[in-house]
Amino acid sequence: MASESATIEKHFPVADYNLAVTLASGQAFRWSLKPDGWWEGVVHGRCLRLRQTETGLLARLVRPAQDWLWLEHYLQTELDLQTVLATFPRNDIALQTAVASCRGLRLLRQNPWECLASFILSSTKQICQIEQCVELISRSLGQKLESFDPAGEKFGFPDAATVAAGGEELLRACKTGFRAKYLFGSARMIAAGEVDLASLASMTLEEARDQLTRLPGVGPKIADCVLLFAYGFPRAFPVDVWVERVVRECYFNGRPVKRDRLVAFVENHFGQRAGYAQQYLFHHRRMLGKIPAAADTKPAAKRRGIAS
DNA sequence: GACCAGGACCATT
DNA sequence: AATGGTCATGGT
Repeated sequence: MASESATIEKHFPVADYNLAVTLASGQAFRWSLKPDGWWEGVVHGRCLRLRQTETGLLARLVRPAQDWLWLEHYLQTELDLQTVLATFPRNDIALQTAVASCRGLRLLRQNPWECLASFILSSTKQICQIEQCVELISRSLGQKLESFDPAGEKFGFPDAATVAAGGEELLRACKTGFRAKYLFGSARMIAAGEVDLASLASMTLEEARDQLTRLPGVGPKIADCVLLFAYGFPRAFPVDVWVERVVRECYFNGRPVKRDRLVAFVENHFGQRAGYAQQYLFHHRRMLGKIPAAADTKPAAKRRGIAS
């Protein structure tokens, strides 16, 4: 740290990194694209701007910093994406199509508590609503940060003890609905040390899953989101409605599949980086769902008529 | 206005 | 063990 001088910007040289797709693929909920082309967000209690360059990513802070390792870790810029893609089954047309269509999509490495809290709020909500809840909770309980634009106030996400102290009603006022009691209960357990989030990093996937699912409002899906997006367990495989849909369509001939059977299949099929494969399938399928499939009016209403 | 959204939980079978 | 209903809230 001696020779490095503090700078307000830092460039991260990295290939195969699509910043826009990564920040908008439903894994993190505090990023927004500004009209000037910068992405603005909050990471580890700091306001941050990011933008794509020809050779990597450019980051800018409000104040100069010497240490940028925290951001390198968050962005996972040291990861060689090609080695990840090389683990995918090569003859899987559905997956390869998703990879080709979402080139440069990456997995971030987020703060465990913020990630957990965000996904406790995620159940049967759309991504834009999750973003709204996270923002409201940050404004209500979080610390005010130094921001780029004095007009645009930014707040850090409150820690578990602060959320617990804030109470369930405050969370409900943040439009969290029936999830308020879950987030409150989980915050209390974590603040009381009944579940130690830091200790999960050195556990096996199954052990860490068992710990997270002790928390109220945390089932297998949300647990795997946290294990994948915050801890980087490479085989964590969250199954939401979109993933269930794409796996059923592409690997089970469109027929309904029970969750246990689906999980057994993907663990065998996608290999050591199943979680990465999941993110490509999820984002690609979700993008298809948005677009009404280019003049798909009446005939051929079903792109795959396998239901019967 | 119906239907759906990065689910989990609890009460019935 | 395996379904079915329920829980808020906003977008399409």
